[in-house]
Amino acid sequence: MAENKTQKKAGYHHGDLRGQLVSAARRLIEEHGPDGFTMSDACKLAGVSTAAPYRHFSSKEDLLTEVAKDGLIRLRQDSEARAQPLPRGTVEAIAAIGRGYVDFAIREPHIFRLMFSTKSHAGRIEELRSVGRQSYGVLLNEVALYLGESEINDLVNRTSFPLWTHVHGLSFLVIDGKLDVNNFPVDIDEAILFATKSLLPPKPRLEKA
Amino acid sequence: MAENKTQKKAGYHHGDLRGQLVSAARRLIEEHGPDGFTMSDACKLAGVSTAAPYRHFSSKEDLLTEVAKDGLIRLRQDSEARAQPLPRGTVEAIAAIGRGYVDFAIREPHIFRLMFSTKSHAGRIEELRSVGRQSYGVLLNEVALYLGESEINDLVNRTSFPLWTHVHGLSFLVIDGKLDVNNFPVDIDEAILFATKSLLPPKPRLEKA
DNA sequence: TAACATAGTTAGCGATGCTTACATTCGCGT
DNA sequence: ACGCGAATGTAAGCATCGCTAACTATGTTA
Repeated sequence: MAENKTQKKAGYHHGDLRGQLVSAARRLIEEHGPDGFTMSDACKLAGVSTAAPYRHFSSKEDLLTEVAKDGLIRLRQDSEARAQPLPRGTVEAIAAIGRGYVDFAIREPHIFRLMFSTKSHAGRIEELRSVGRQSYGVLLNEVALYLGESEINDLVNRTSFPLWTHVHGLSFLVIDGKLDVNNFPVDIDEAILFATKSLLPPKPRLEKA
Repeated sequence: MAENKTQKKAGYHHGDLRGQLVSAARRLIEEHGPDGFTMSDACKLAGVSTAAPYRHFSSKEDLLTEVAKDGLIRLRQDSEARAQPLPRGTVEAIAAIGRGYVDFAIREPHIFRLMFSTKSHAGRIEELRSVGRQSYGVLLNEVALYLGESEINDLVNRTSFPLWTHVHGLSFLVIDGKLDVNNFPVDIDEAILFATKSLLPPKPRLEKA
């Protein structure tokens, strides 16, 4: 059982209860789904009483939003890590970002749904949107490189969007069990690569050196 | 306010309580989300006591599954109706099916999510899957026509899948508000048509007359 | 070291909402 | 006409949880 970061586990004062609650919630949500998740479970896992969280979060929703935000940030880090080792601005790098997206969904399906859900986030949707845009930005940058564009312009946006749409849909189909091995022996890598190639325009000669 | 089909509204015996509960649930879920939906609300809407549903459904989940099933059937009818007036086996017909898919999601986002969710359906997932396959079949048939294939073979499957994936993802992005007009002035028709064209292979000369 | 802010505890309120045991009423076949 | 079974009503059980009020313990600062 891997102990968590910033574990002080001292006595009364916890050290980083806020952070621990987020990661406790993360684990529990993955295990029982966002509905099966209860505050007291999170408290039990963090080793505090049921009232303690309310020093750090105004409500259960507030905590859930934090978990979602955390997920979006990790998704971005994932995506970056995937693209980095590959030759930049290539189909492969773009496909790798997509693969990272789907893998995240597979690894943490409940969190993934939570991240893109609008409900359970009260008045903080705009905040989430902003973090989400940063994750999307990883793809935008890579596509810009592919297209040889020096900034995120309209062409980059229009090119990236169907790619996002595709992996987003693929993610949901996978985690919702629509791709059972019998009827859909889908090779995810192949699916992503095919769609990426099909949806990208031919790589232009570099004119703006 | 359109009265529902099979409305008898007689006295004690209801006529078609089962059907009415499904459509009541449908309306309520669309209004308050699947979580905000309660049995007693459905009962109130159908004009019966809270115990009455249990003569027709074994549980709340059971009713929800029925609503989902109903949705999948209606989705299929929708898709068929969209493709029918258009020249068969064309890009346009295929795109129209996709558009129907997204429109359904927009029209009934909560039901749409419920239809593809795995939870809330207890032991009836296989049943739902089967109904879902029928909806997907509409696309498969159209793609088969496009490809000039006389049956649903592997090529048809492989060609159809990314199309489904794309509109599925698009649907979720739309209903989850990721395409706000400011940052994503996405023309849905255009998006679908572009993806459909990109993901379909060139139309083959018809050899099997 | 006194005083104050911060973090956590204990106890419990209050509301919700599914489900069931049992009574009741109606439609239909005989 | 009548009786049986299906359909609905009544009433309540009961478990779950989110959240709060009031209290206690620790850390920090002057």
